[in-house]
Amino acid sequence: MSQQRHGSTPGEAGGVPAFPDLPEATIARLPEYLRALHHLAETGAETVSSEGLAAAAGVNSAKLRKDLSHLGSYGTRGVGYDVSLLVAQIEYILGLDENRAVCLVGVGNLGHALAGYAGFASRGFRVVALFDTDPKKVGEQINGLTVRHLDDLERIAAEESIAIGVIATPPGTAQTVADALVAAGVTSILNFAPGVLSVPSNVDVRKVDLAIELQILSFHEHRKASLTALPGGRAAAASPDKQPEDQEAVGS
Amino acid sequence: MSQQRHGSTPGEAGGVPAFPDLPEATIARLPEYLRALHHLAETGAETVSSEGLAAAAGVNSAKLRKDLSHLGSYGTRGVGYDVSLLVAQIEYILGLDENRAVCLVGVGNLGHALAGYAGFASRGFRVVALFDTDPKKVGEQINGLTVRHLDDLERIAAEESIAIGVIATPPGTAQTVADALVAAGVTSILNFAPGVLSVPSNVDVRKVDLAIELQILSFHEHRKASLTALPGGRAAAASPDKQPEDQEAVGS
DNA sequence: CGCGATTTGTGCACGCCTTCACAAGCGCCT
DNA sequence: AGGCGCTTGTGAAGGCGTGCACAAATCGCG
Ligand SMILES: NC(=O)c1ccc[n+]([C@@H]2O[C@H](COP(=O)([O-])OP(=O)(O)OC[C@H]3O[C@@H](n4cnc5c(N)ncnc54)[C@H](O)[C@@H]3O)[C@@H](O)[C@H]2O)c1
Ligand SMILES: NC(=O)c1ccc[n+]([C@@H]2O[C@H](COP(=O)([O-])OP(=O)(O)OC[C@H]3O[C@@H](n4cnc5c(N)ncnc54)[C@H](O)[C@@H]3O)[C@@H](O)[C@H]2O)c1
Repeated sequence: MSQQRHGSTPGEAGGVPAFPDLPEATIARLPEYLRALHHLAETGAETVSSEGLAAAAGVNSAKLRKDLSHLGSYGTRGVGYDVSLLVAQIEYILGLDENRAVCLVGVGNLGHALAGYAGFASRGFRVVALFDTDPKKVGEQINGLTVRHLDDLERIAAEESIAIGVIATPPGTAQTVADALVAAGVTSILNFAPGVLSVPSNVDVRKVDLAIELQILSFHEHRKASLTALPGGRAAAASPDKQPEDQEAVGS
Repeated sequence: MSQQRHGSTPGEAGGVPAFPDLPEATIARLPEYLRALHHLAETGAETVSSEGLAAAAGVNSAKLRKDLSHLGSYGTRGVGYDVSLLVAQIEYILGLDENRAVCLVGVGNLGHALAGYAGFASRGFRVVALFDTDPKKVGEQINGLTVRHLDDLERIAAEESIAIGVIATPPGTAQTVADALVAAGVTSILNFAPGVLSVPSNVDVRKVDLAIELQILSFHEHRKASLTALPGGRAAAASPDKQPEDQEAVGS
């Protein structure tokens, strides 16, 4: 059942008992819960019901309760969840209390925007290095960081204990960059370049492909159009919602 | 909402009357297949086996065959799939042959990068309008397009038959922008601002949240770290592989 | 001190998705 | 013409995730 016996809050690393074996689908939703909780905290709320939090996160309340129960959650029946406690719990599970160092490779159009993005810092990450291979880019100052040459990756990654790398280079060089990241000891990669990366099984890759998102939307447009052309005036019904998420990663 | 009526698909002989009812999971993978196919076509390949295409797209070959079978695919046993035919089929299904018009709202850091992204055009979309509310931004020329004020959205959306909108504004204004898009007749939204959007049930929303991706990676880092702290050198085993993918969308 | 209102945690059933395994179909070679 | 090897398409099984419905737990109040 519930092992609430775990009176210790996050912050301690030595004797982490058994790491909870969360379903991937749950993991993908935790960040959304966290964002909603932070928002609630700002409004002064001290507790939230599963119903309230679910609404704020755009999910079903039963699903939310099950998700939270998986991480041996602290909730009080008849009352709800303690906001700040839950925030701490989720941040601990996600490892955000480590304020992980992130590096960004490819300071072009997109990389520039990412380098200046405040959402990194506010959500538990530190961008500690920028890399590029273009001599015109190397040396440039962006948002307080100097663009380094990719050749320095290995050294700097070690110095700064970088575990996460973001790839924002053209598709053709993405695999090369990924190899370099892996060689430098990076074990998590977020890839913005279209295409499939091949990495060792202990490295996790997540991919963001704008065109894929648009194409999925396009499909639904196509579908909607072909339905409109049909008989029944199938219009908007009272469908609750649906705001899924997921992806998966490699592992070994 | 009135789009030209399209008769039938590019390579269809017998007639594909009803719109195929594809599983969401399949739809999410079709764009990846398409990208892989385009790549193969460039290398001169005329046919591909499910095994080959699956490898190029980073999925299981059985899954790929089932996916393609859902859209009544044309493959030849003992030979494989005809590349160009399959490209045409998937593009038709995804509605890419309509070269859909897309508008972008919020020409800031991220919006600027998106506005200049060549990947839109090359994958079946036309960015036809940019919007912002900042007087300093309105009127600016970006990549051949003039930034318009959001107030012009409704008129321009109608003129250009814009069905897809991209939101790249600060989180606080995302809902307002979404409402404006919906009012202008946009029925598909790609949202880069963190948070949950509320839209009518006939509007599809897909969300891209960088911080969520990083947090998921962070979780796996955390997990990997806690495993490393365990018993013997249980390093890499003979785990085949695993390629992710997925997300979902609203519908109705 | 007990009762009712409230909300969590979860057993269970259902449906979707993945994966295996194999028969059917196709081209080629002899 | 016939056989052989290759590849597709799919039936069936298993796993995962979702959502319902409800018992258990807790609080506030009389
Ligand atoms: N711009 C966008 O809005 C956008 C959106 C989605 C995806 N993408 C993808 O993101 C990637 C980057 O897009 P972009 O528009 O910024 O391209 P870009 O050409 O503007 O920038 C690419 C940068 O990567 C650098 N680079 C090239 N090879 C490198 C290497 N081996 N090591 C390190 N750096 C290297 C280049 O010098 C350049 O600065 C592309 O794969 C693109 O498809 C871009
Ligand atoms: N910059 C990034 O790399 C990045 C990455 C991921 C997500 N995001 C998200 O994307 C969004 C935009 O980020 P950004 O860095 O470009 O911010 P930004 O502040 O640079 O740009 C926001 C732009 O939106 C405009 N705007 C504000 N209110 C508007 C409205 N009501 N209608 C139209 N335009 C409006 C502003 O004038 C500004 O030009 C944010 O929600 C951010 O969280 C950004």
